Amino acid sequence: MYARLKDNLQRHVRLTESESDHICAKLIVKQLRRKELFYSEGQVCRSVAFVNSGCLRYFYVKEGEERTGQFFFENAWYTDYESFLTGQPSKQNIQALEPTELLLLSKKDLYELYDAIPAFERFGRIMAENAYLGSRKNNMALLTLNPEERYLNLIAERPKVIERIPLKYIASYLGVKPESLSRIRKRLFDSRRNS
Amino acid sequence: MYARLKDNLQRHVRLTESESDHICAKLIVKQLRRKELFYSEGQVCRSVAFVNSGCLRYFYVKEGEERTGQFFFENAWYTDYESFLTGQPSKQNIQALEPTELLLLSKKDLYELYDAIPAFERFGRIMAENAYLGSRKNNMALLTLNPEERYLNLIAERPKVIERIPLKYIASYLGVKPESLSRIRKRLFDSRRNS
DNA sequence: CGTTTCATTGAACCGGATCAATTCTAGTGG
DNA sequence: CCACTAGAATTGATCCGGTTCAATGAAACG
Repeated sequence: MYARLKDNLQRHVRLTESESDHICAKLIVKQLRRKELFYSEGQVCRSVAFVNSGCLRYFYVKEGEERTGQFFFENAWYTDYESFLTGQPSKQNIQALEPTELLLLSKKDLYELYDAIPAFERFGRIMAENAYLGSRKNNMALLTLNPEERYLNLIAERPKVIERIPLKYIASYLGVKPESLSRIRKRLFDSRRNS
Repeated sequence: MYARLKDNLQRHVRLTESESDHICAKLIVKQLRRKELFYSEGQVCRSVAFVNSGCLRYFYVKEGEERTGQFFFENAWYTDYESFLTGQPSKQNIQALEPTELLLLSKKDLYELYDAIPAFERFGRIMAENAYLGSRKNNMALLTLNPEERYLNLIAERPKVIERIPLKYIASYLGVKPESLSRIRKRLFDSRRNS
């Protein structure tokens, strides 16, 4: 049940068997159906989630349009840091794109574990640093690459996204319309054929 | 000398006087002239920097063009997390935009302090979380707002940037050309006059 | 199967980019 | 301290890639 998560912890910090059991004892399992929302805009995010299987995406809604912020596959951690840390209502919607199993850790339990297990606080730091790295990469891509380059970049860096995620979500993640991404694909495919 | 930094630490975690002295004992002061580079692309970032006074920006160079990633004013912490954490050469250039005084903490000292002072590791976690929040905000702005809205957003959220930073750097931060930002400004100003 | 959602394609449009010419301004040296 | 000058900001004309609106074709799910 918790093998994936324990493995994930051990990859970053050293925990004794009893410590990692202590952590797992606090987890709550949550199953999501395809397209089901984990929570939505306006709610407060009060837990961190480990994706045990399946796939999540979070998105913002602006003028009726969805803009995807990120995708999370099995073994990834997700939380809406902004809402989680500030206690403010979330601006995000978070949705399962496949049948998904989450392991949840409440804010209260998380902070108690930080106090009780210094190596787990270190894990928290490393997770935040990694989240930052990912966000920066995105940012750099949005700032320095054009849509076609961002798509090629995504193929190279995260093939899973290309394989498992419908085009329209990828488009909204790259910051273009589905029509445009479709044309970008066509251009790339046509130029491959000619060369 | 270290009053600003000590104050900055105490705002996030509780440290004894001896602990914060211990931290400050490791700091190295570095002065930068206007426009001077702290370090540039290709070098490895081996320290974290506290901006004691002045202002930094970091930027990427792509096809001869600069894209600004972020600005840092007094009381802010800066590091190139990517290079710092991975040991890989940096993709960023970091430059003082005003005469600037930095307090540097080496990677080795930082990690020793993390081991020695649990509250300081917590500080490290909180810094990484805040860095992530900032980066996410940027990301959301790039993804959901058009250039004019991003500019208005910047005025509302970070007036210091508008006041202290030349337009061309703001433009490259917002992801538009200086000419376009100039026109956006004009549009905004003209419509204020008419109303 | 059949229906709904998703992806593709076409045509017209628009906002930001580009190229180029002034104007303005801040940092420089005399 | 002021005048000078290089860099910064503004403005104009044209261009182009992505958007929009609309229609058709292809899948996926019940």
